[in-house]
Amino acid sequence: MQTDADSQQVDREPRTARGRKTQRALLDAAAIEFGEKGFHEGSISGITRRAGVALGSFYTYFESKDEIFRALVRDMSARVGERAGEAIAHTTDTLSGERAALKAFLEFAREHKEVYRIIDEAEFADPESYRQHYQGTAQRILDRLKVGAARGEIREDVGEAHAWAIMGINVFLGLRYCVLDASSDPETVAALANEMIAEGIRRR
Amino acid sequence: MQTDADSQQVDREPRTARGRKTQRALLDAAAIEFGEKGFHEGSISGITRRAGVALGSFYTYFESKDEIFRALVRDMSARVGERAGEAIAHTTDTLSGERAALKAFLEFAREHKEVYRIIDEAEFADPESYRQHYQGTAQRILDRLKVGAARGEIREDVGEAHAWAIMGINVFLGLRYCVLDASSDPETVAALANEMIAEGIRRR
DNA sequence: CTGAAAGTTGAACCACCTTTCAAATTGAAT
DNA sequence: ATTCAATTTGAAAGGTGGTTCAACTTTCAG
Repeated sequence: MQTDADSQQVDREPRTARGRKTQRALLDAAAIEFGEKGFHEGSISGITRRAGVALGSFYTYFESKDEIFRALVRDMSARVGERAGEAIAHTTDTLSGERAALKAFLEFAREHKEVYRIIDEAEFADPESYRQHYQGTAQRILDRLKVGAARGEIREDVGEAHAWAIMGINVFLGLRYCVLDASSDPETVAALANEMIAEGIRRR
Repeated sequence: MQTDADSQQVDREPRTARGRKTQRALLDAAAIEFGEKGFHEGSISGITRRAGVALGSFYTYFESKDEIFRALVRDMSARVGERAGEAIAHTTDTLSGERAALKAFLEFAREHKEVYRIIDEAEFADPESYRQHYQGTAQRILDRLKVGAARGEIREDVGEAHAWAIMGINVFLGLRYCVLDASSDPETVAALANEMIAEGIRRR
């Protein structure tokens, strides 16, 4: 939905390299502005100031404040997913894959603390992308767990709830050890979480 | 911090039953308004309209929009904590306690979907309360796990990360099964999560 | 070199909302 | 019945910031 055909189509795609550069500068500036201040406190003028362009130029490339935010949420969501995917590609068994994915996610969160604020703010500013981000992430985890179950590495009864639980662990460990306090090592945190996911916390 | 002594102390506490009733109506209305629209989209006039009082009356009891929101966050955080605490009081072993706590939390989330939006929005509107909510919750979980470890029910090496992981599981299962889609039974979800927390997902 | 398209500019417009305030009302104590 | 502090009221002040727009500059194909 939301094609150019709606709301008086105005093509805002840049036609020249110069235009593309300005659009990219606006997107990067928006990531910082919204990451620092949140969607509502962040302002278009703040974005254009950071990008080093005039206020009016914003509307050459984006229809509204909402539109650039939506673009940002989808961009961040995709980048997180890609990072995790790449990390998993270098692994063989399912549990190592999940450990690598968590480590990659923690490293990404540390480099880009904005990602938390942007995704979280999407709950209000872009609910559809918010839902899609988590639903998509959980689905990818579940698919991997199912493969692991077929291989005999993972219990056979894994389901959606396990995937959401693992996602919850990842997000909260990122919040605790990368955003609220970044003094721990992603590798160590990921290993500890992975061991818990594999074995549980009951004494044997 | 933020005592009446700061910013020209104006005592806004109600003196009569009539005043207390109006203040309570405003708080309840604010929970609904902010829960539906979020902090920034929600408006004072929306709150007073829901509460059935005039716009000006708001400032008889609250200094600002921020103040009523902070009051709301702390109230919600306390209520969630109490519910979980009560549920745990009726249990004996640690793992059953955590299961009961999760079930109680899921039930609360289902009754008060606003709780998610209000706590989440606090990340931007009241960061200090946000930090305190999660840090406090994790600490209570950790204390219980430590007791369990001393009793020999839980592995001896439990630490803060395990507590944050369990909290992440609880929050995300609540998001998935109580907020995004409320068709599942809290008891069942809690039992499944608890089994995973206890035993892990590796095939044995 | 020239003209037109693409891009840039920032002041001004405008809608929305928080906050203030002076006047009116209420209700309990005297 | 009278008094007065507490409470209520809603219009309007005041600010903020998203969005528009008409003039100006840059780029580049012909």
